[in-house]
Amino acid sequence: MINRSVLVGRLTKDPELKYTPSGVAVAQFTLAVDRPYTSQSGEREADFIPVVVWRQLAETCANYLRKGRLTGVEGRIQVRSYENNEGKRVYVTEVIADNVRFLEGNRNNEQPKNQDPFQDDGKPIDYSDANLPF
Amino acid sequence: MINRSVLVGRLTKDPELKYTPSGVAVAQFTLAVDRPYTSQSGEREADFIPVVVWRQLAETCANYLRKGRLTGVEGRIQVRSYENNEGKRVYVTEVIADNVRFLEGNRNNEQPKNQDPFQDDGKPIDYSDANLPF
Amino acid sequence: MINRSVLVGRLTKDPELKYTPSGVAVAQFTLAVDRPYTSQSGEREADFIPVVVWRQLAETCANYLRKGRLTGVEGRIQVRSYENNEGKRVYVTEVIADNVRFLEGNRNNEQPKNQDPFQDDGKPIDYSDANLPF
Amino acid sequence: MINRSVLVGRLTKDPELKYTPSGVAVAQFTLAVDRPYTSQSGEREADFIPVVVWRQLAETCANYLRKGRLTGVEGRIQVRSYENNEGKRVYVTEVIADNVRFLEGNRNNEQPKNQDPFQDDGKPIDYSDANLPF
DNA sequence: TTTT
DNA sequence: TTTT
Repeated sequence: MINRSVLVGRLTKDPELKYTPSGVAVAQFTLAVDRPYTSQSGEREADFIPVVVWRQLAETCANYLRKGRLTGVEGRIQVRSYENNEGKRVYVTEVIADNVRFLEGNRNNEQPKNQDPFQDDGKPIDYSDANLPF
Repeated sequence: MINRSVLVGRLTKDPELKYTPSGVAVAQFTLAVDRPYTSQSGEREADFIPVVVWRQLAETCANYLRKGRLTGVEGRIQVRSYENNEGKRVYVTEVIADNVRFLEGNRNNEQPKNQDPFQDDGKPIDYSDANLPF
Repeated sequence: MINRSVLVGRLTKDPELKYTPSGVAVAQFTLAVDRPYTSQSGEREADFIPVVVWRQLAETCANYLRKGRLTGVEGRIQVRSYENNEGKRVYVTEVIADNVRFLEGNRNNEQPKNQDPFQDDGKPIDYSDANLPF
Repeated sequence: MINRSVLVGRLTKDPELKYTPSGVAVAQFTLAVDRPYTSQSGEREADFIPVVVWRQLAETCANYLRKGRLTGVEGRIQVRSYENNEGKRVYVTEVIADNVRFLEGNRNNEQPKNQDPFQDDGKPIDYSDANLPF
C-alpha cells in the first residue's frame, strides 16, 4: 500500500509546537497551496492543508518555519476521528510529514524561535502517543 | 505550488456515480490504504481516503472498479467546506484524482456496470460545477 | 502501473526549445536538485536531472524559465535508448513533465524570450514523434 | 529541494544482493512500469527503471521480492557517473528507494532466499560507502 | 479561521 | 558539461 503526498505552498501562520503527555514533540501548521487555474466562479483558489510533524523535525519546523514562507512537504495522508462535545464523530484529515524543505531563505534574518516546551499554553492536546507514526 | 498525492489501496465499496445538474459525471469511492506498521495500541491500521473522479474517468471507474480491488490513484488534495443543517461549517478533504490505475485483473470476469445516469437515486448531489478542476 | 516523480530544483541553464520534423515543440532543461544531507566524502551534493516538456508547455517553459530559477516539476521517468556512432546502445533517463511550476518570481523583470522556431540551430533532434506522450 | 518518485511495476528479475567492502548491504533490481497508453508506432510500452535499496531493506527485498511480482517503490532519482574502460564518462540514473511495498502475495508459497553475503559472486561492486544516503 |  |  502506498500513501504519499508532496506539497509546496506557504504557511498561513507560524507553526504551533506542542508536546504529548509523554514528552514527544509535535508541530502543526497549515499550508496554503495555490491552485494552478483561476476559478471562473470567483471561488477560492487555494487549498488549505493541515500538516503535522513529529519529534525532532517538529522542533526544527517550530524554530525555522514562519508564516508566509514557501515550504515543501512530503508525507502521508492520515484520517483520524474523535467525538466532539456534542457526541458526534468528527473526521480530521492531515498530512503527516516526514520531510520538510525550507524553499525560501530567511529574508529578514529572523532569529530561531527556540520555543520552550514548558511555555506550553496548557490547552488540551489532540495528539496522543498512540498516533506516533513509528 | 505543488499538490500531488499517490495512493495504492483497496476500494471499501463499489464507486458511486452521480451527475451534476449540468450533466457532468462524477464518481466517488473510498480507498483503504493499509499502513506499513502495526500499531502497538491496537488502533486502526489503515487510512480511509475519499477519492473523487470527474468526467470520462468517472464513468470508466464506475464501470470497472469494484469493492476490494487493488487500485492506484494520482491526484491532488482538495479541502472543501459546506454549512451543515445546524449551520456549522464542515470541512471535507478528498483526493481529486486525474489518474486511476486498475492494478488487479478482473478475477471473477464480472461485467461492466454501465450505470445509467437516469437511475440516479435522487439524493442531493454534493458537487456543483464550480468544483470542476478545469 | 504508476510512474510519478515530483522535483523541486534550479535550472542549470536556460531551457532549449526544439521542434520535431512534424512541428511539435519540445523543450529540454536540467534541474539541479540539492540533496538534503552533506556528503562526508566531499562528493557531489546535488542530482542533475534532465527534464523534457512537450507541446504548449514546452513553449511556455522556453519563454519564462531561466537559469537558476527555482522550479517544480511533475512527470514520469522515461528511459529511452539509441545507438551511438560507435554502434553501442546508450541509455538516457529523463523526466517527461506534464506539469511545471514557476516557484520564483521574475526578479529582474526579464522579458519572455519568445524563441522563434525558425531560428532552430539545425542540429539533429533527438526526439521523434514516436516519443509523444499522448 | 524535493526529489520524490513513486513507482508501481513488476520486477524483471530476482533482486541482486551485494555488500560494499565495509559490509553494507545493497540490492538492485529493475522495475518494468507499463505505460498507460499504447504507442501507435509499435515502440516499447514500458519503462525499465533501475532501483537501488540499501541496508536492512536491501536484505528484505532480496529475501522476499521475486521476478514478476507487482511492487511499489518510493525513493529519489539519483544520477551517478563513472569512467568506463575506454575512459568515457557514463551516466547512470537510478531510483534510490527508501520504501518498498510488496503488492502481491506470495502465490507459490516460496521460501525466502536468505542470501548469504559470503556467497557473493566476487564481481566488482559498483557501490561504495560514499553513496550511502544517510 | 487562512499564504504571496 | 552543471543550479543558489
